[in-house]
Amino acid sequence: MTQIPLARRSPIPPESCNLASAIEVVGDRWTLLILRAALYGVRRFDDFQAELKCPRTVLSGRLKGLVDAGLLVKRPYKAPGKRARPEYTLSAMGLSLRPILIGLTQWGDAWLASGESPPISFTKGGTKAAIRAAFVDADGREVRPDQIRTVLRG
Amino acid sequence: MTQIPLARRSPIPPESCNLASAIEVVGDRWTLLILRAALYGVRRFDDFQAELKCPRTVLSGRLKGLVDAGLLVKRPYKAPGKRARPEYTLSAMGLSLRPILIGLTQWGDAWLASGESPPISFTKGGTKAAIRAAFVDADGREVRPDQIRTVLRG
DNA sequence: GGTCTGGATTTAGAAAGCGAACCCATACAA
DNA sequence: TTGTATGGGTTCGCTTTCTAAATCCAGACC
Repeated sequence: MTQIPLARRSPIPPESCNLASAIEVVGDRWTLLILRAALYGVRRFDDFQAELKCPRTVLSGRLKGLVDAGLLVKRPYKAPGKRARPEYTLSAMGLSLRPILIGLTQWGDAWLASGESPPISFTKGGTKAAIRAAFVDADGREVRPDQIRTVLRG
Repeated sequence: MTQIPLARRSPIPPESCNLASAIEVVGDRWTLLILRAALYGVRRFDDFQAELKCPRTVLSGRLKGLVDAGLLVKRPYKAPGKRARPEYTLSAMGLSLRPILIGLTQWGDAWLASGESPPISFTKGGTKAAIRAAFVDADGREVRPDQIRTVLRG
């Protein structure tokens, strides 16, 4: 296992780090659980609430925050014979978190699973070939984790 | 953009979902910021504190939690002429989160950056070729996001 | 023996989380 | 037109967690 060299501080101060900024936006239990549900197709307030079993105050606050941050889009929908209501769907910004959450799912499968095989897996469309989160170069060829180098600007 | 089909509930209840379990473990602002620092090489209590500017109570609680969860290993180190103190290094379980946090970094670069070019980037060892988070099949060849299919067990 | 230093815990006030109850607008039924 | 059901919230108290500052503690060094 590659040991990370000791550092007293990170090379980028958190205030100007896009990872730290991303953590400010999505680094929250309920926020992540909302995004998980949204990626599975949940869109409506009461459906989120039934799924998450969280206080409605928290849910409405988090949904508002995600809309403000640009991850969710709030717009009315109209079921026939019903009145118009808002629904929350993922924007392109929100959808682009999918690889990360799938990666986290597979991390959980690897380290947290309780014995059984994973309840959900991912394949390439049409085939049964399993896929996994990884890094690729410009040509789409895998780069193994120990080959990754970090480069600072300037 | 591929619209996700409407669902009233997620296909896997959160209680038995490894993604939800993973969120319970790492879905916390301070926890994620600690892991970020650890991946940059920070190991010691006071260094984490200087980096994160978080209350020491919170830091010691989170470090304990991460050790209990198996992401960090606590062991003594001894600087010459100093007494032995604990340091916190990433276990294999913690290290394997690196691709996910790199992915989140790049998501932040894409969506949250304030104009400038990213302060940190990632390349394949030895070369200057940029890399990115993606999905690959068993042979290490990229699978595009729209080709990803989810498969439920059973 | 006194002091410094890294790694914490204690304490008390502020913020956030929580569950239950309530509110409100619309559709549809009586 | 009064009533009821329903989805999408807000209001209200209470409890937990967070936060900041102070304190504690053990070993190295003078």
